[in-house]
Amino acid sequence: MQAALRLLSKNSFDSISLREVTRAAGVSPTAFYRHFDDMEELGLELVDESFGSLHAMLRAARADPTLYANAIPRSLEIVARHVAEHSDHVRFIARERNGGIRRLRQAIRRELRLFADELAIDLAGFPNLRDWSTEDRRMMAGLIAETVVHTSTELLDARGEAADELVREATQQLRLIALGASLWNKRDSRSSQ
Amino acid sequence: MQAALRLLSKNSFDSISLREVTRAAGVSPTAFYRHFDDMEELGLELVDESFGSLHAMLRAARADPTLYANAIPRSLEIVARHVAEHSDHVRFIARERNGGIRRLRQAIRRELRLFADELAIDLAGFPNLRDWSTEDRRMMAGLIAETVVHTSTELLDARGEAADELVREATQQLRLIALGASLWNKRDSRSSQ
DNA sequence: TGTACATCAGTGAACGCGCGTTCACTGATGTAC
DNA sequence: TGTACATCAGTGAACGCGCGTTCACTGATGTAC
Repeated sequence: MQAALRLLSKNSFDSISLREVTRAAGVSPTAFYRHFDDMEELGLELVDESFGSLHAMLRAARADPTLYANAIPRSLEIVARHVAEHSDHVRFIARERNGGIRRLRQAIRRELRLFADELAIDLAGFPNLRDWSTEDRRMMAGLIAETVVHTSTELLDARGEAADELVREATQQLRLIALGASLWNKRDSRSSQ
Repeated sequence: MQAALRLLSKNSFDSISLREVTRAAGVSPTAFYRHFDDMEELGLELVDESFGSLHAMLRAARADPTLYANAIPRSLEIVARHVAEHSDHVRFIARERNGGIRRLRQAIRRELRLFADELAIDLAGFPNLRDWSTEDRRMMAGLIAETVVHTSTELLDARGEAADELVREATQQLRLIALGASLWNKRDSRSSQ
């Protein structure tokens, strides 16, 4: 039944109809009410499902202790594979994050904040970030998370060489950030740019 | 007539109806066809209008040569004011950038790419970025642009202290990037993270 | 200055259609004793 | 093992409604001579 998010590859959630969903599921419109009170509830369950696949990906990635070496390109490779394998989930998150349904937007943003917070904890594992303030690590994690999410949404519409180019650019961007991090606690208090 | 994008503060473009628009404009449904072939054309004109206000803001900002000093906080201040004054435009861009209508999505992404390219040119004005490759400047401009756009979309739903906090975080993020930039051409060829 | 005509924004009635939701129902599967 | 009942997913008919689009129209404003 949930697999009716195939429809969402073409249209935003608040433009698809209950009857479209049941038609795609091969079921009568009335059967919908056996499973959900209304469309909004369907949407919230899709949020859960979408972040479920994301967290499964992250759990698998974190289980590999060798990821610390060459972390940037290897993490992006994992992300790119996730986007390819779960493009429906990624598209749904990207679209409804700024979509027209307030509760969906809130639910997605909350999950994305949790994602960034987990990343902030991971960052503490890197030697030169260990003695940063929690706030600074969160700030950096937010920047990285947003860069990864943005790259993911662009990957949805890219194929082949264009996709490789997006991953290459994101690699450079994350390296630029990492380079800044190496100076962060050594900088003087005034910033010139 | 265009002012009927007030509707878009609550719903995404592909969920509002032609009749809603004409009702909001205080005009009969048939009068719509005097101005647009269909809703998609209305959408494309809204893209033009939205980026028009963005470019007006940028033109004004660039006319001030003192912006080079303290560029980060002062630019973000200008952006925050733009978001407050043109929230409808910003919301429309943020929402439809990943929205359900392909041609709108493409039009918005093209404009955002132009925005990043202009920023890349501006970056060439900073002494330590002058001898970078064009590609590297574009990469950095993309990262900055995305950070600014993301901050803008979050600002749409934030008020008062929460908004200030978003701007503070973005300031730190842009400083982190600037710090990385100061090392970019001096780094060794292998990256450890 | 007058007259004739063109252009233009807007109108109301009408069309066929897909919508969300309700209702009383069916028939298969699970559970209690 | 049988029997009686509850639960459950799903059904088709029906409702009133808002939708996009067409049509022939109106009346105000602009333009040519």
